[in-house]
Amino acid sequence: MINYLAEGQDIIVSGLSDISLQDTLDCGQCFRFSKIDEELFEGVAGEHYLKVGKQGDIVRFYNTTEELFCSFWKRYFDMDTDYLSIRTSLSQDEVLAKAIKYAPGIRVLKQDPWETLLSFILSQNNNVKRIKGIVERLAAEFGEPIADGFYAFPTVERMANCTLEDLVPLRAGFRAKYIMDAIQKVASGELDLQKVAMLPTAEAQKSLITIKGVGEKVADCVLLYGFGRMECFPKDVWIKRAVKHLYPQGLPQVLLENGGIAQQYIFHYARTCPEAFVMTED
DNA sequence: AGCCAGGGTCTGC
DNA sequence: GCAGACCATGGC
Repeated sequence: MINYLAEGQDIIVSGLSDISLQDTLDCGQCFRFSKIDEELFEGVAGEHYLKVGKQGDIVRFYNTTEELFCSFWKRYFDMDTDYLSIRTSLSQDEVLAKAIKYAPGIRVLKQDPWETLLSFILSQNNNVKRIKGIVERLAAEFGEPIADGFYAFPTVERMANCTLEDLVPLRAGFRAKYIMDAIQKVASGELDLQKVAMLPTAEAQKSLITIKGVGEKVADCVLLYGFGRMECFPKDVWIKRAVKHLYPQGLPQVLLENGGIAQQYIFHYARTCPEAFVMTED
């Protein structure tokens, strides 16, 4: 259970000692936070700017009201989920036990569906650094300024009448036309994200895939990070490599129960600790 | 310089 | 169902 209290302009939270801001905010699930210092980050989620730091056992949300903390950041950082019990369960699997030991402090953020949709459309055949650049230009171009040099993620309404030409400055490449299709489908109501949120996961995935440039992997990322569907297990190149070598027989059942979190541990482990995987063959 | 990046689509079998 | 070409761009 977490506890929080106001201290000056800040909200400080205890009971989150197992979170790592580094491993959570810089692991490719969100693209708008940047590191200021060790366990000190700033960035934007949705329409809110945040500076956040971990100091010993407490996490400090700088210049944040209790109201905003409770209504937004608490959920964003998934503070009501018991990660200890999830880690305990996943650690039954030997490989996961190692991945968890390597980076126990990862959390799966609960982000905005629209922001997640556009962000992961931009992620295809792309790298994290460049995705960040494109998303940042998207926000600066179309989003409302919310702090010095920071912009809210643009709403659907704000982007509804933008053209392919307007997207050129983003330098998104061939993905720009996919962004356009997402805008068109969501703005017109052809795809209603509110309704997607209420669909069973398989049907929600099907409806997301109707957008051009959205395949199974991007849809799973949107479902996991944007719709909180913890059973989704996005399979990108890193995961495919890792799974092939670590689980040649297929993924064990104990992983699939918390597939999204398991996937995040494996992804981070494979990407930042490649020597952890002895990839001897092919 | 050339390879790769949190892929998807289209074509051809 | 699966393999391969292709898609734009920039970081390394």
